[in-house]
Amino acid sequence: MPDNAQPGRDRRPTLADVAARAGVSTALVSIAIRDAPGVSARTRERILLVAEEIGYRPDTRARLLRSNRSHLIGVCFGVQHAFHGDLVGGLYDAAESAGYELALSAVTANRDERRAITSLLQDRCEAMILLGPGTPPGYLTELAQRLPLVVVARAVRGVDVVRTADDEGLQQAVDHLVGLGHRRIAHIDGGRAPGAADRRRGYLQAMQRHGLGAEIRIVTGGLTEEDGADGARVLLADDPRPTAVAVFNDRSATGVLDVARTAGLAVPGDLSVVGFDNSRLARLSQFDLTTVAQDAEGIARLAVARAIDRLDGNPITRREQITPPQLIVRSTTSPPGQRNLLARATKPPIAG
Amino acid sequence: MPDNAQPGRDRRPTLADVAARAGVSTALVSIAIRDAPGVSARTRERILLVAEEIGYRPDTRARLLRSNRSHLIGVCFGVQHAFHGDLVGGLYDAAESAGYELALSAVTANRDERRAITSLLQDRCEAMILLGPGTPPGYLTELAQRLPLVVVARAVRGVDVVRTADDEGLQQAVDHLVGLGHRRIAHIDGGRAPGAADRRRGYLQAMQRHGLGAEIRIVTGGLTEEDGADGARVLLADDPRPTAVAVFNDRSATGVLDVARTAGLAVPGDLSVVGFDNSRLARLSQFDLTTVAQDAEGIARLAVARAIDRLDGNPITRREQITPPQLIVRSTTSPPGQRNLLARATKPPIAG
DNA sequence: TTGAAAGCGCTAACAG
DNA sequence: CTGTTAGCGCTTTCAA
Repeated sequence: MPDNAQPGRDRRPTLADVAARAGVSTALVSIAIRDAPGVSARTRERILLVAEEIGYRPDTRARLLRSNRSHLIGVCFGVQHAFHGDLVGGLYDAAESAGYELALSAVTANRDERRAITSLLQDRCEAMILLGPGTPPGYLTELAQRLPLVVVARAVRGVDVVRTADDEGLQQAVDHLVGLGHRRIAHIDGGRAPGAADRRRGYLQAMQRHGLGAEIRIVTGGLTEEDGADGARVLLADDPRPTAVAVFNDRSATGVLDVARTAGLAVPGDLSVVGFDNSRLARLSQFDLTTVAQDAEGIARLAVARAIDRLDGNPITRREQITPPQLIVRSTTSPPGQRNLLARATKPPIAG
Repeated sequence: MPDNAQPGRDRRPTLADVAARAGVSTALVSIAIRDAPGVSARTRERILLVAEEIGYRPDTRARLLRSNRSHLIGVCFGVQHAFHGDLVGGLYDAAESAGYELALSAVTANRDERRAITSLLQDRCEAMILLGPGTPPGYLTELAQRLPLVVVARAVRGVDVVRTADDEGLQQAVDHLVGLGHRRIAHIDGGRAPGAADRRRGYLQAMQRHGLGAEIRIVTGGLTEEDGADGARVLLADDPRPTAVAVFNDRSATGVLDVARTAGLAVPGDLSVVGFDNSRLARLSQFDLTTVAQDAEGIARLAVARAIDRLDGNPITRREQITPPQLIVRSTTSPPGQRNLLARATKPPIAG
C-alpha cells in the first residue's frame, strides 16, 4: 500500500544541495537559476542540469524574504460571480506575461471582503486588485495608502479604477431599442449595486437625447432574479405598458423574462428585454438574451498594467480607466407591437 | 493629489520594531504574538498593545521559512464551475477552524491544471486539495507521493478521495421517476467527465433493480447545454419515446429542456427531466429543475479533515469517503402521460 | 520569565 | 567569472 508522503520530513532540495552536487557556490546557483547575468554558459548549463536532476524548486518565500519583493499581485474576487471568473482568467494571463504571480483570495458566504483583503495583506502581495468590492470607499482609500490598489468594476473616487463605461452600455441598449422603434422604454435598475448609478444615468441621458424624457420610467431592482421579477410585475401594471425594458444585469433580466412569459406576454413581441454582462446565462439558448457585454480581458489587462505602473513608480495621468461595452443583439429584442395571437399560449401548460 | 504608496520603500513594522518599542527581546514578542506559553500576562499585554499600535503583522513567509511549516493547504479549482465555488466556501470554513489557511489556484481557459498545481507546489503548501481534476491518475498518484493529496468529486484509485455517491444520486433519480409511474426512463450521460461513469452505473443498477432492464437507454452526452440538446434530439427520435430522462448535470439538462419545449413537448407532461448538482441554474424559476444535490459543505469538511489527518500522520482506514446525494423535487417531473392538449403551443410564438 | 544567538533558503554586496 | 559574507523576519534552543 503506497501511502501518502510524510508532512515535511523529506526535506526538499535547496540551493545548497544543488551547489554541493555541482561543485560550485550557492551564489552561482542562485544566479544561474534566476537566469541572471554573471555566470558562464558552461557552468550555468551544468547547474541547471543538476537542479533538474534532483528536482530542485526555488522557495518563493525565502526568495521574497531576501529580496523584499514578492512579485505577487493580490486579487480579491467573489467566488460565485461568473463575471469575476472571466476576469480572473484574464488577470492570470496579464500577470504572467509581466512576470508577476497572482494571490487569490475569495469572498464567500462566510468570508467577507475585509477578511479576504487582510489575508492578502499578510501574503505580502505588492499590489492588490479588487473585483467589484462592496467595501466602503473610506477603507479603500486607506488601503490605497499602503499599497498600489486597483478597483475593478466599481466607480470609487480617489483610487485607481478600471471599469466598463456602464452609462455607455445602457445608452447602447436604449439606442438599439429606439432604433427598433420603441418609445416606452423602462429601466429596472440595480439598486445600490456597483455600477447601478452609472447605468441609471446612461439610461436617463439616452432617453433625453432621443427626446423621450417624458417616457422615462425607472423602477428599483437589484442583482437577483427576484429583483428583476419584482420590477417586471410593477411595470406590467403600468398603463400604457412599456414596450421594452433595459435591465440592470442578465441575472435580473431572466426574472423579467419569467414574469413576462408567465403573464402571457410574448418576448420580444410584446416586450423587448435587454440585459447586461453577456453572462453564460444570456448565452443559453433558452434565454438567448440581447445584452451588453463587458470586455473582461481588456479590463484585466488594464488592471494589471496599472498595478505594475504604480509599482514601478510610473507617472499616472487618469486614475479611472474605462473600457467600452458592446451590445450583443440576440432574440429578446424586436420592433414593438409585433404581438402574436398565440402569445397567451406561451404560458406553459399546467401539468395535471 | 494623495497618490498611492510607494512599492516597498515604507518598510513594514517587524518583530524587532515591536521589541524595541516595548523594551523586550524579539523572542519574547514572538512568543506573545503566537499566544505561546512562556511570557507573563503583563508583558504579553504590553507587547500586544505595542504591536497593535504600530500596526504590526507577522510575515507569513519568514515564519514559514523558519518553522518549516506553512499551515497552508493548496486548492486547485475551476474558476467557472459554480459548484467549485460552493466547495471553496466550505473549504475556507473548514480550514480556518482547523488553524490552516488556503492557497487558491485557479484553472482557467489559458491556465491548465498542471500549471495550477505547480504554482501551488512552489507556494510550499503542505497538502493539496484538487476539485474535479482532469489530470491523468498517474500524475495524481505521483503527486500524492510528494504531499498529502485529496481529490474531490472524482473517483481515482490509490489516492484519497472525497466525493458524492454519484451512483446513488442517479439511483434516487430513477427511483423517483419509477415511483411516479415511469418505465421508459433514459439517461443522457456525461461522456468522459468526472463522475460520469458512476452515474451511468447508478442508472443501470436502478433500472435493473426495478426490472426495467429492457428499457435501458443511454445516449452519450457531456457537460454542456449543447451536449444535453444533442442527446435530447436523439431521444426524441426514439419510438416509443422515453417518458423521462435523467441527465448528467443541470447545465446539460437545460439543453434538454430547450429541445423538448422547442419540439412542442410539455415538461413534465410529455417528458420528465432530472438534473444533477442543484446548481443556481436548477433553482431559477424558469427551469425549476428536479435535481440531485451534492453536499458541498460536508465534502469540503471531509476533504480538509483528511488532508490534516495525513499531515498529522493519523491512521487512515478508507481512502475513499463518499457523501450521500439528495434528490430535490421541483417541477420538471410528474407522472407520465399527462399530455396537455395545449402542449404544442408551448413553442414560443415566432416574432414577426 | 526573559534574552542571546543560531539559522531556515535565499539574494546581493563585494572580493578574489 | 566565481566564491565569501552578510543578512531578510522569524522561531527556537539554550542560558541567565
